Amino acid sequence: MTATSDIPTNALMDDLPLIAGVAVSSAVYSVDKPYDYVVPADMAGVAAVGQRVNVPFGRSNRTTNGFIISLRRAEAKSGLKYISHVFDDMVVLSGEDISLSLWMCKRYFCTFFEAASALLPPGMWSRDSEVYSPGDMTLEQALAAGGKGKKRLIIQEVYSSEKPITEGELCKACQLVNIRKYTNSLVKDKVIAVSQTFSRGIKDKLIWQVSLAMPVEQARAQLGSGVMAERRRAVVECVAQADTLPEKELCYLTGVSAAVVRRLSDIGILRREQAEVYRRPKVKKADVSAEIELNEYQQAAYEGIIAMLPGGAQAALLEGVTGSGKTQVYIKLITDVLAAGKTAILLVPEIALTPQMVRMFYSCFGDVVAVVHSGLTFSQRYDEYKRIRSGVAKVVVGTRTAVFAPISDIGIIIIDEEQEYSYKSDADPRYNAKDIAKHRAVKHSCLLLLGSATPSVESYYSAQSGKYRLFQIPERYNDVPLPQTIISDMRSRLRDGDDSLLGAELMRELRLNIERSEQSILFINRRGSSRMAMCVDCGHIPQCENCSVSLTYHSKNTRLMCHHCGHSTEMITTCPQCGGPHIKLVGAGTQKVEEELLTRLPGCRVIRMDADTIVERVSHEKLLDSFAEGAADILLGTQMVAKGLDFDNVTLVGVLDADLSLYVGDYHASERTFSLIAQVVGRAGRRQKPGRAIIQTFTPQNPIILAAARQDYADFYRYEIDLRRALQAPPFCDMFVFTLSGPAEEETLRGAQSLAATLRRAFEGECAALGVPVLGPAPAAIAKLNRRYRFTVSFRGKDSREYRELISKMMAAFYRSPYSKSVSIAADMNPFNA
DNA sequence: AGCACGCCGACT
DNA sequence: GTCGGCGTGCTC
Repeated sequence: MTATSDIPTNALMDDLPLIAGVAVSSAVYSVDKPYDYVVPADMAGVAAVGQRVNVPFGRSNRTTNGFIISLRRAEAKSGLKYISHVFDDMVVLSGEDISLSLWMCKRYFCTFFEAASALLPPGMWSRDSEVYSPGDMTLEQALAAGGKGKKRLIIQEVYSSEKPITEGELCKACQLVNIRKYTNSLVKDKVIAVSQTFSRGIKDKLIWQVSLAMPVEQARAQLGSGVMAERRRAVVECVAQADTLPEKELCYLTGVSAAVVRRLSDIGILRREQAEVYRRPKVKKADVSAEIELNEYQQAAYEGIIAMLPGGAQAALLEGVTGSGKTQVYIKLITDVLAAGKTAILLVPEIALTPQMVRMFYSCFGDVVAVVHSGLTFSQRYDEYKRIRSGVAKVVVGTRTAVFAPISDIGIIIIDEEQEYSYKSDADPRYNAKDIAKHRAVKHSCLLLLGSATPSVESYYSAQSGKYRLFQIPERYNDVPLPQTIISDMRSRLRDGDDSLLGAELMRELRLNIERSEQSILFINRRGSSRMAMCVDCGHIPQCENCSVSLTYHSKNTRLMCHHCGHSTEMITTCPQCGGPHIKLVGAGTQKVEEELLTRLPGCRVIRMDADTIVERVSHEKLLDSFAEGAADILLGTQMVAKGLDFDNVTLVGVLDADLSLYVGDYHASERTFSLIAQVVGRAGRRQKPGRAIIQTFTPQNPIILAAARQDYADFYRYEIDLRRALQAPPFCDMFVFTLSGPAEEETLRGAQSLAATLRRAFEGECAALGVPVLGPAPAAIAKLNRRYRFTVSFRGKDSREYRELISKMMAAFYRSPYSKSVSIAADMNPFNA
């Protein structure tokens, strides 16, 4: 797809119709190209490149969402359809957005519409509904023209309705689910007429602002006397004092009703005006906004990075152990960038964007900061978008979608904890915010700063090879020493048949901490934290009927649930396989650990945090607050206890199952394990008191775990980079993966085989220069998902245009093949769970 | 992906 | 003879 903006200024051509190239949402990958539409004369004023539109598409002329990506005056070829609606608001693709979307199409093998939609706030599209009205004839004529069966019913309903009838009403009235096939032909025969109503999914929020319409003396003079006049006087004085204030507030302050204000406005004393307000989440004001003081290492890093700012598009990696104060460096940098009249984007991982963090940014930057994350409502998200686009907000802090912030003049893009996998989108298009940030940094010719305690191997490799400048903060903030670490070998317990989850070392230290009234954090790997129901007699574990995974027990609703598709069933009491009555819950879930803690340390107070207890963000914050206040001895949880938290009284950290995430068979496993353990260990003893960390493992000799225990990134990197080289994994090579899925296993497999064969042929023939082994088809990591069987076909190659074009070609060819009827295909590069 | 057009079996 | 089955190919 290409975009052009080409509006001839030649006056002679003005009588030619305006033709728009539209990228539509119904286009699938293989037919994704701009479709030409005529812009109706009455829309010519608002239609612009980047605008969202509705157009009729396909034989049925279903109204489809789209973006105008080109505009020109030209002879209208016959058969062109007309744009039916232009969404006239701020949610528009800029020139940068369009070129970014085009790039994303190539990079992520998606359609333009999919790419562009990822850049915009969600929930903005709406076509209210189809509305039917009678045609230019009488009911008798209409019935004569097309009145048989279902159509007769429809004609009667449409002609008897007082006002135009909506599609939904018509369906109900005729007791039909789909009336389209009847109405389409009736519309074609002009028996009934159809039109659409459009509105935006999310509306602007407007309030009434009140101000004086005349000098205050004059206003006072017009008030007269009496009881009413006294009230009016209060209103006038209040407005005079405030200059301009919202009507609601005025009523609140003076105790009058809105009618009084409206009356004063009617007689010309006050002026009421509509003003737009931005909906923003309420944030408690932080009490601290002290001047940031950097230590010598932070200062050195800061100075080095700031010196790079004028240098155009460059990248830097800031490596600093947990607690070394990278955030302070970011804030200093952003402050400087703002002072230079530029803007900044700071990306943080999903779980790190805690309310504390949000509060801190509000107190540092006030109203020029916009915070974008998944906890916002659609309207809040939309309003933050508008605040950014209009230039009110100059610093954008947020999770991966914030990388698309419609901000101009970017001075710096910072990605904190850049190794985090939450930067990669888990929905199509599967973009990686890091790639997008790189792309935007080049376009804006600005600095990209990656920060991490445990950089990704790819980034560190780039730093080592000189592509990125490397900055290091070797010490922890305020010189807090690293915790003393004990590796606790759990193998003996396994041999002894002891199935307890807490080893002797950990128990000893926990007791010690409780005696000293110091707090502890226990971390459990999410991979192993699910509890499953198992039949003791035959070993049967209930599986999801839609997906190839075991069902997980949830105590909240006492049901067995699938974490992939949401399917749930009642907890079983007898085994569905052997009929045995002995069902046991297995798996080292946080609940099981909690039970063990309560029995083995009677009286200890535990706060448990996992996906099970955390439904809303609010409760998350509450739990952490109460832990900080000392309401519990032990904080037990998954991922979310691992990062971003900072408690003064925590002196012991335990990792219950350090190795569980090591053997998941994707090349990120070691990196993830190292990062997790290193960060958890870093939680211990951040202030005056020295900390201890206990790492329980079945593989105490594992170099990854040993390096993590010492928080020795360099050692980890040396080990891992050799492995990556040997495995031909990133950064040396990229993995391209096709995922095919379909409702029938056989058919899906055959589709995958056919794709693999085509690919092998291409590597032997016209693409011999790229020739690499094709792997698969193999069952995907989750072989069945949502009742669809999944297979992968993959190959390794260094990311390049040639490979990407080949993949595009393969996808297009697959869409043309008969398999595409029941099997769908997607492609991804370096996926996280291949 | 939808959806209409098109060419073959069981029914008023 | 018609209603409707789902194969095939297009979407400005």
